[in-house]
Amino acid sequence: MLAVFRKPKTFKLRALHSQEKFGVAGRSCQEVLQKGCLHLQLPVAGSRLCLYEDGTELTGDYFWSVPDNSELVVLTSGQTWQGYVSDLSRFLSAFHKPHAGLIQAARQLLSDEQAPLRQKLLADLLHTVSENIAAETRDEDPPWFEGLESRFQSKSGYLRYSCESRIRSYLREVHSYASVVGVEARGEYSRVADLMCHKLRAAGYNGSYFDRGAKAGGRLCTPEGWFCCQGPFDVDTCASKHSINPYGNRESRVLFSTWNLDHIIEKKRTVVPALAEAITERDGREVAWEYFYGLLFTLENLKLVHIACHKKTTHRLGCDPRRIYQPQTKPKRRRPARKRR
DNA sequence: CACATGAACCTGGTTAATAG
DNA sequence: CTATTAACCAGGTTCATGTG
Repeated sequence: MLAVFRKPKTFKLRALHSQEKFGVAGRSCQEVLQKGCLHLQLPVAGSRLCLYEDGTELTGDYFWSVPDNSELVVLTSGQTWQGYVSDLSRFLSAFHKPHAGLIQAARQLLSDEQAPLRQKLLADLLHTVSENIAAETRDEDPPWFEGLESRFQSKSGYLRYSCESRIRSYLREVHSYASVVGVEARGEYSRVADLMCHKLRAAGYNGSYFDRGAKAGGRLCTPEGWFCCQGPFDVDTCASKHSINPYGNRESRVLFSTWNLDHIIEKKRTVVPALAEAITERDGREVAWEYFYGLLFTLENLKLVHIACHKKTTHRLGCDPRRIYQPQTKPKRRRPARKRR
């Protein structure tokens, strides 16, 4: 059907970055563009129309297939629009270097906001903006330390301590399992536990995992203190892209304590019993305790995960049977050969 | 101060008892 | 017989307190 016989199509137009909309009807792209430019006092030459929604350009054949009352943006030559993406990136750029006025405005908006979604977005935003990530000492950021003992004077120091503390509790669990090991093997079990204790102590209880000041290989975060969820134990990545910076503010610090170091091969259900069994059944062989050490206390078997990515179901994973004992060397020699892969 | 310890807490899965 | 419920256990963490 010829365009002239059709009912005109209606649109809502606006200029780039303008909130003001006005209605325009027309039977062709050209017509709508001309009316729009007239209204906005823009040159028709070089200008075009695109959908506000996703930025696709409105061309002749596309004209009739878009729904009535679609929102359009008028672009002059050189201007671009990618739809919501453009809105978002403009929004984000405002926070590149947030200034007081912007924060004040957000507070104002939040104070009389009723809709829960908008309330949450604004609150999250203010929360994010309130972070003082760069500050490190108690003097620089007293609120961060609220509720912590006075002996903690630096953020890195405290987080290092909290990591050490978590890992020490793993060690304690290993020690206390001695009581369920058969009496014949108990002595050897405790000896192995002590070996682990020594090694762990030398490693500073792996407190560096949470310490942003630690050197690159030793920490789980960026030098700024950002931690990313490593995803459920049986998945390679975190689909939700969870991340947190406990160095930012007090709330983040508290929230970070709900993140877990999850043993991929479970400590209590699997690793510790396997260690006990290996010792009980050693039958002259030497238990490769460092393998178990790796499983219990190091990133070899630990994932840092957001609580939502912490699956508490049984993992159904076992230790590698080939790595439980030191490789057999010539039976005569006492000294074990270096571990092979 | 560094570390050990145990209680308390949270969440979620498993299982056994109980109600319908 | 199935559906709930409750108890228990495992995954974790923090906190207060004690000890060398």
